[in-house]
Amino acid sequence: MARTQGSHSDITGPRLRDAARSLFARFGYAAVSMRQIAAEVGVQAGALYNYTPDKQSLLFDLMKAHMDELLIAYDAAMPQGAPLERLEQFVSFHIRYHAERPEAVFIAYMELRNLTDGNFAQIEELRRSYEARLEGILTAGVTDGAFEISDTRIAAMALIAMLTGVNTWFREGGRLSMEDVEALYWDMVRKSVLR
Amino acid sequence: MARTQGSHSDITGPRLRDAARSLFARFGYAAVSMRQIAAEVGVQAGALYNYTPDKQSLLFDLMKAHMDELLIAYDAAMPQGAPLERLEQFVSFHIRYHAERPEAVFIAYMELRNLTDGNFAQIEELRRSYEARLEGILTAGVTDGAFEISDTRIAAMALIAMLTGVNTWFREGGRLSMEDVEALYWDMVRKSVLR
DNA sequence: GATTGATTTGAACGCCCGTTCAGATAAAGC
DNA sequence: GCTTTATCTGAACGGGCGTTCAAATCAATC
Repeated sequence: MARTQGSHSDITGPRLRDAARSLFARFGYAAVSMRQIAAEVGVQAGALYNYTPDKQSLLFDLMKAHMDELLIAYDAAMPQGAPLERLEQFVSFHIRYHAERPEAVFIAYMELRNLTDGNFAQIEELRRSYEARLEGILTAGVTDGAFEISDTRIAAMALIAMLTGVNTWFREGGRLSMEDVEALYWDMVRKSVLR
Repeated sequence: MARTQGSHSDITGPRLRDAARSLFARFGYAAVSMRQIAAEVGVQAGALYNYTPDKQSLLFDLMKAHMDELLIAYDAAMPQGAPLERLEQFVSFHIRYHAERPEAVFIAYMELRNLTDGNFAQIEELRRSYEARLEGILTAGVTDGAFEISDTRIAAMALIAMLTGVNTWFREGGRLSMEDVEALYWDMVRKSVLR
């Protein structure tokens, strides 16, 4: 027995990424075996090595793709206008984008320590780049006198930590709608930066 | 060969917990073996089972002890006075207490999914209890008109996420002192809840 | 100094790990 | 329909896993 009916690279490749994302998010990178991933894909473990050189690359590619797509999506929806408006759009974008991909977000935050040094450096650079976009908005607001922030770098990290925290409790169909959540967080963010 | 010189329960027990805390924080529960922990303690793997029934209990005991001690420490320093003063004391306590035990905090946030269902429920209950203390301050502030918060439950989780985020970047001896950090975060928290 | 009990070793248990690869099979191209 | 190529299987590699336990050794007691 070998190649099975319907087997195809275009199918197995994405299925591998989906299975790895789902399993890594649920049980953690170290706790998930290539055999478990293969079972989820519906294939033997050896076949996975047609699509990834090793397990580490599987993790890194997921995280890299997530960060790349985050930056592309943000830059495509690049907030315009006064700093306060841009900040509101950032808050809305961040909450919404992250709530829509809880697995990728979870992995991006929890599995950093399982990256090799070089891979870690790349992901961290992308993260810094995202934080810099928020910090840019904050410094613009400070410059034009709308915001009162004594350390925009810390404020950016503090706000992102707060916003990303939504993912730990938000569930579709729960007590609050996505719009409710955005409004609640925007209220806190807005007040925290105004003079 | 068997029992070595200087071996003693009073020494090995704490050393086991210290080694497990350090290694779990650095590499993650799933990625650390009992043999690695034993090597750090300076003993063979089998000896660890005089001090813990199994690896899962080792993780749970660390997390349970951390949460218990957090609640005891907070209740001992129970904030007094007007809601705004109590909130300021909460912020100071939280940042300081968490910055002093980065390993235990890291484990408490990252290893929840490696707990068995029953153990997870216990830790989550303790966490809710801690969040409830902050929410109590917020509702008191809303009641007496000092605060303007439309959802105190969400606000409590948002603020805790923001404050705990300090641990991801704060390093002793860095650009900012502990006092600087407390002042920066208190400024943001204070403004975010005021009307 | 002999005895007792606490503590540790070292080997073993069955099982799972990431990865490789020859051989088998299905799909694609002619 | 035959050949080629992409894809997958199944077995194997060396190694590590959590846990158990008899035997050995140390510390404390008498």
